[in-house]
Order: sequence, then structure tokens, then C-alpha cells
Amino acid sequence: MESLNGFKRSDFCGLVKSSHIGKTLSVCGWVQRRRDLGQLLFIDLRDRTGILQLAFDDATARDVFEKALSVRSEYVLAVTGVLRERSSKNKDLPTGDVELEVSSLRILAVSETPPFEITENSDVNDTLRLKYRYLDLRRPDMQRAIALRHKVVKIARDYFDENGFYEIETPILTKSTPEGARDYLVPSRVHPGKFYALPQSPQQYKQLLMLSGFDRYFQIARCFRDEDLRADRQPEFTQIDLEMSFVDTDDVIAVNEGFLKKVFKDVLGVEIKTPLLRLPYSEAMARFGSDKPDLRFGLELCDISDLVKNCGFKVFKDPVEQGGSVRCIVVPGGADAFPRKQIDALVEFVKTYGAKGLAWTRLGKDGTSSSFAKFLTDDENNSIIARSGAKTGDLILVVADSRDKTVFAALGALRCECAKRLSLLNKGDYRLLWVTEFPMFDYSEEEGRYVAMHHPFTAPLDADIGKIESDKKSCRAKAYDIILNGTELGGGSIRISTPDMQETMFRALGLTHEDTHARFGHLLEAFKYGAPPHGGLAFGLDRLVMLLTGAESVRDVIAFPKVQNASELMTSAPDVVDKKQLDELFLEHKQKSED
RNA sequence: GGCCCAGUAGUUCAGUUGGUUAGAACGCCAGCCUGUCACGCUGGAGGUCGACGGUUCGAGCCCGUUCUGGGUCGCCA
Repeated sequence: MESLNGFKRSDFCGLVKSSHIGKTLSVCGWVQRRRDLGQLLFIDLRDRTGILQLAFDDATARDVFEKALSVRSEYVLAVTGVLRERSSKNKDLPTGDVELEVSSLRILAVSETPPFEITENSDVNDTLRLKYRYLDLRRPDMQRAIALRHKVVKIARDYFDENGFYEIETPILTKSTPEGARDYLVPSRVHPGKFYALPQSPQQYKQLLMLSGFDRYFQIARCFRDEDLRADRQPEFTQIDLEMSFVDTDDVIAVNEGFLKKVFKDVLGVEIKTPLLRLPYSEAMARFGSDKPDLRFGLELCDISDLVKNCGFKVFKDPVEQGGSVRCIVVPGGADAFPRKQIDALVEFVKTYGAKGLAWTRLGKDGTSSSFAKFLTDDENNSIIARSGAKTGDLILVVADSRDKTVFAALGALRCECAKRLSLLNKGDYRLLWVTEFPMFDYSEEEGRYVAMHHPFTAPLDADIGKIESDKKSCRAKAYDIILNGTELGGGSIRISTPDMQETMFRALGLTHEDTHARFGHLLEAFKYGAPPHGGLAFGLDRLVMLLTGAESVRDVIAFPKVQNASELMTSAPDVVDKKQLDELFLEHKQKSED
């Protein structure tokens, strides 16, 4: 192996231009491919910018040529030579007009044959990719994703700086709070038996920074939640987190629309029209069955409860009587697009969302078939078709349930599934919107009480202040989510900024005075000293980058992600630790408490 | 915690009704080759069919359990 020994890189491989022809260049990188023609040898050298062809000629530089013969895939080279025009050009390569005639070759590192080829969009299974993540990251598409992620972070820093935000770090070792996700806990050595929690978000700290008078804060914040993973959910993730003083909903929305506009322009060259659409939560649910609607296609929900509330079909009639609803979507052309077998699959699909079944009517060109028409009168059937706007060739899909929540969940998911099956989702189509006026409270079946839908520091709508304790069900919050193509990109709220209101909120959540003060005493105490009205928002950086790159999982835009069981395949974290480490944390505590 | 999908050579996959010695492509190794660029040609090496158990005269294939990875429901203020 050789050292650099005075070698200085003059250029990156992928950035070499035809205008450099005749100049002596020095480049370094990894061997992508070797083509041995006998007395002529080509090596494609790769760095993060791209590929440059190196040429070795036995006749003109025998020593270098013979050295080059030993080179294999992924060896690390530093070479110097004169750039020359190729006799035959490669149109597929940005540097395809030129090649480097190598006069000096240093082999800086050898490499074993990698367990998979380092190529664009390689189709290797995730286990292997993640075990050798450092090799996976060499692939050009991964390099681009990570570079794009850097660019988004850079835009965030520049944009929020230009708009008067300070970047301020908040602690990683912090205090566990109830409400919300499971915390990751870190045992304290100095305080045996006590634990830090890793932050689920910097929520309380950023609010306190507003109280401290910093006016505008942002942070590229690592957050931790000990919950099960999904394609768009990692236990450890990054937020672009921000908070502003003396603002209401419109102010927070405006500054963040500016940020999104800039990101889309600078990263994708896409012009986003602002102000963005805003949908109240209730309308989003009624029209799309979701608080994160995908607006790239229609298939809107239609409420037919009133048309079937007196019908003879118990499956429709009973849910309406029990306070639920009957709703449908119309799939244009669905009568032909979805044969019986596919409809059966859709029936199974909605069951995973708790629906008991899926009723349907196919308005085929050669006649109508239906799973429920025979139970209704002609008038009832016709009124459903009229209300839904279904035409010949369409398919009507109906979900009935005694709980609206289930109807929305099933139909909301079903409309996305149908869109996917009909290929209605166009790449390059970016539909952003705000969902606003979320309910303040959500009833938790598990806990048998109302919990904060957003978090307990969220302020109610001015019009609903009186409902916090008296009418939880219809009390709305100054909370807003930013949605892109059916994915929640971020969310935030205007916060409660007076101790009275905060105490009222905790009381409404059924927390005792003792609980409240043990867990949030610092916040309540702080609010006594003059908090400005404030609010903010946090973007999921991973999700934003995922959508910008077109990746299907946040794993593809995180350098070292975790797998579904929250372990990391490369390092095998989490892992057992030495007994000595454990004893320091727990044994001494145990002995003390036994004394 | 539930449901669904996948696991065969280094990689991506094929493998018929359960039947002789498990195949292909790429990669790897060797030889030949002066204009390749997914170089080409010739030859070669390479397999605990994820693991364990069962059914069977016989299992990559059928059954059970389990492990690993993925998707998803619950969960994720």
C-alpha cells in the first residue's frame, strides 16, 4: 500500500470537463470497473461526483500498466495524468468525451470483492445492504439522497436565519414526560435508580426559549420514540423544529410556506403556489376520510347515511341508528377495472382497518351487479347512485359502521388503495395543504379518558376556549399539520401561554395537581414570569427528504437507519453490556436500598 | 401483540405432480485479446436450498415450529 506522499487532488472525477484537455490532472477515488483488453486497460474511477475513465497503455507506460493490472473493484487509487479526448465517446457519461492517460498510479487501499455490486439502484435485499451500509452508501443513488438531505438542511439553516431565527441546541438527556410515545430511558450513574429520557421532541425547551425572549428559534433536532417502526417511521429521527413569539396560526403558516416554497424551488425546481390550501380537520375527514389527505386524485367520500337510515337492510340501518354512518366512494371506470376477484381483495383490505365489510355496486355497461341492491328499494338504490354521482362503468364502494372513526379509516385507506391500483399517482405531482382546527381532545378507549390529540400545551381556538372543560368533544385547537401527497410532513400549534389556561388544560386531561406539578412544574412555574403568545411547528426532515427523492422508505434517506425491530444491522445495536457497566448503574443502587 | 409477504451459489433469480448429479445471468478466479465503456472469447471454482423437527421408500418442493428481513393494523401527544 502506498501513502499519498505529497499527492494533491486537482479535480473530482465527475467534474472533469472537455476544456481541461491537454492539462495534467490528479484525481482519486474507487475502482468502479476494469476493462482489460490485453495491452490496453481501462479503469472507471468513481468519487462522489461521478466517474472518469482512466487509460493505461502497455506500449507507452509499461510500469504503470503492469501495476494497474493488479487493480480490482473498489481499490482506492490516486492517479495523475494528462487529460485527452477519447477516440470513441461515451454519451451515457458526463465525462464521456475525455479520459485520463495515467502516468502515475498510487494504490492507496486494496479491497476484498464486495458482497454486492456497487451500482445505481441495485436490487439487493435490505438485510445485506444494511449490514454493509458503508458500501451501500457508495451507490450513486444513495450518494445523491444524502447530498440532497444536506441541501435541504442547508436551505433550512439559511432560510430560518434570514427570517430572524436563532439555531439553539436543547438537551438530549432530559426528563420523561407522560402523554405521548414511549420514552427511551437512560439510567443515571450518579443518581442510582433515576433515569433520563431521550427527547420525543424539544417541545418544552423551545417554549421556554420563547419565554426567555429569543423570539424565534429553530433547530435540526434529533428525536427519539420507542414505538414500532414503519416505512416512514424510525425510532430515531430528525425534525426541523421551530418556534415563534407574538404570533398566531397565520404567522406560523406564512413563514413555513415560505420555507417549503424555497425547498421545492431550490431542490426540485418546482414552483409551489402559496398560500396553500387549508382544510379544517372536519372537512378533511368528511371528504377524504383522513387527516392527511392525498389530493393528487379525487375519489372523495360521500355520506349516504340519511338515504339508508330507514331502509330494510340492517347492515346499513343499524350503524346510522347507533350514531355511526354509511359512506361511499365512487371509483370511475371501476366496474371494468376491478373484476370480482379484485373487489374481494378490497373487501379484505377494509377489514384490516376494522370495517366489518365492504358493500359494492358495479354499474357495468352490460348491467348492474351489487352486493346490497336487493335489500333496498329501487328508490333507495337510485338515490345512492344520484347522490354519489356514479355513472355507467363506475364502481360504488360502501362502508357502514356504528363508529364514524372506522368508516373514515376504512374509506380513507380504500381511496388511496384504489388510486394506487388505478395508477392515479403521478410522480412529480406535489400537492401540499394544511389541515387545521384539529380537535383538542381524542377519547382514549384504552385509558378511558380524553387525551390531548396534539399535545397538552396546545391552545384552543379562540371561539372554543369555553369548551375545554364543558364540551371536550367539539373543542377545537389551534393545531395544524402540513400534508404532502398523503404524508404528514409536519405539524404544530399555537401554545397555551398562561398558567391559568395550562392548569385548566391539565385538569381537563384528568391529571391531578400533584401529577401536573411533578411532571410539568417547571413549565407552570415559568409561565408565571411572563410568557409571550407563541407557537411553532416541526417538519419531519426524513419524510420531507424521502418525498423529495421519491424514496419509498425513510431508510433510504438516513445514512445509518434501524430495521423493523429497532436494531441496527451493521453494529448490532442494541447489545449486551459488560457486567461491570451494569453493576455501576444498578447494583450499587440495589445495595443502597437494601441497607 | 395481530395479520400478510419473502428467504435456493458472492448477488439477482428459475426450479414442473415430491423422484437420478439443484440450474441461469451477473460477479469472482485463470488464459487470450490495443479502443473498451454492461468490452469480448475460452475455461474454472463456487450450494448446510435460513434453522430445527415431522410426513414419505424418497423433501428445495408437503406439514409444524422457529429465526431473519419487509409491509401493515394496533401503537406513534
